[in-house]
Amino acid sequence: MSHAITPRAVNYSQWYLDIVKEARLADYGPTKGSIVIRPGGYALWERLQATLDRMLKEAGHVNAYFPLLIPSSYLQKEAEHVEGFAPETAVVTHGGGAPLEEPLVIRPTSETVIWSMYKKWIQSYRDLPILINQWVNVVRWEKRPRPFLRTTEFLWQEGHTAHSSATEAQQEAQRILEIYRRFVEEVMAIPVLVGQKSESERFAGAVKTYAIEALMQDRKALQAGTSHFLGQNFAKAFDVLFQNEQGKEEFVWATSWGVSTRLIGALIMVHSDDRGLIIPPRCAPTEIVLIPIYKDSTRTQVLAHCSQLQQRLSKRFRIVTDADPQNSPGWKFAEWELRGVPLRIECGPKDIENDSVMMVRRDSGKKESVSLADLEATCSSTLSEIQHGLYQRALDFQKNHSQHFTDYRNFIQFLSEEGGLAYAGWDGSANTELKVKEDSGATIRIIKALHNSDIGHLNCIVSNQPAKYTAIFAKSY
RNA sequence: CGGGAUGUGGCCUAGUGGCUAAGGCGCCUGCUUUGGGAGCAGGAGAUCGGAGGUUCAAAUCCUCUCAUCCCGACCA
Repeated sequence: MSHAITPRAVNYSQWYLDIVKEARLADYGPTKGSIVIRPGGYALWERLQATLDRMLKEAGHVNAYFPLLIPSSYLQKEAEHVEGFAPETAVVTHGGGAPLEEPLVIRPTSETVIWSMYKKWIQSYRDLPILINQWVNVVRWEKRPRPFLRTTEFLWQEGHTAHSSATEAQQEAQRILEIYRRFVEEVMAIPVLVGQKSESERFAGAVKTYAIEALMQDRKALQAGTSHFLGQNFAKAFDVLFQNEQGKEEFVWATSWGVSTRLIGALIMVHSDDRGLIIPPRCAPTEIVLIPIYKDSTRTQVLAHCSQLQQRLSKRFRIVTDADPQNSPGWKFAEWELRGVPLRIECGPKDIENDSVMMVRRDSGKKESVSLADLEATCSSTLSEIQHGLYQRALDFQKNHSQHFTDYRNFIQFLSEEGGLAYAGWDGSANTELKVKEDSGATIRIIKALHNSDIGHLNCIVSNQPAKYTAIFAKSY
């Protein structure tokens, strides 16, 4: 993993879109801001979905479904929530050919419908906790959409939990954050920053917002997942009370959290190179592509041999054989590299003669002959090397583009010219945050509690007052 | 909603006042090929985003309009 990442045009802000198009994961949809996810892209999403769903279930969550259409009055009930979401909602005004008495909002997120139901479901502390998740689409009418990163309609999972104490809800929000971190780092091979959001970046209606944040190859940051401690805000808005063990009535404590198809965008932008996508083995719908190589005279023999190989390997790996006679081997090599399949096996007459196959890694392009006797073991260890190698490569990139700053001028220059993650002390005020944004275009992605050795020593990069946090600034999507 | 740019077969592009709008990719037919995006031959496909104007003559100049993209504000 020694070679540097040199995408065709890291400075060209659209480079990843070209890769998406070329790799045939998505098309632009008929409505502005919408995309059509092609089968290849959807298979990737299904794989991510299946893995994360399993992790959430292991942590005790269950799946349910709530309505797409929300009475607009519901959205109004939580003051900050409506302020945050009203400008970006799509509203249904007619039904069955007649104007509706009350317009319906297409869910931008489901706190309001879900808490209207929780009111009916919760009476006693014995009803708690409720740990519910749903996999659905939502609509947010953003001013500036970008494929995968900010589409008008997107797919996500949203978790909504109800608890009998603040502590428990707090812990839940952090437990989910840890699940997201593990999922994104271990399955998607994307290293992330973990921490809290500043007030200005907080979810509308939350008390605290936690997030995982990743660095893309163009040195912009991307919020990859959020987990919110909602306090009693929604319980108060929807009047959801429970009787505690002492028989006293109390508002319910809440969390909500989600990750979306934006993760596909993150994966593309973190791992792709000039040849196209690179999908980490653990989330690749196809881990291995088998390409038979033959002439007319050897066709039958090679295809029969490959069909045996396919059968043998499919017992342990997600593998497809591309025996399409329309395309030449060279074409197939390029095509499957574009699609990011991590491992390619080529098999022709020479290999059959030697009881071996050629194995080519997508990450390094390294090609080697592997004997049939060791095939499974080699595939398995190589896939695992690729998985870890991709993570390590992305982590190195992140480290190489992270810097600590105490001098404001250098700090602004780094953010506006070089790009990357800038660590600095922050006094916690919205004004200083705004000042940085005006001077550099960067925002606070994550704040962290001060390290013991920094307390009393670290000053705010802007105001030079004693810092309250270490903040990580970056330009972001 | 501000600032900038671009609209030419399905995709990418050439043509910046003058003959029948050119090329590449892709597509169709046939032959030949298959270890890094094959070759040859033939073929289909464009009222040059739209409307109006200037001119003997407009893809090209002017006016209006529409659409898309980029940079901001908004944001999972």
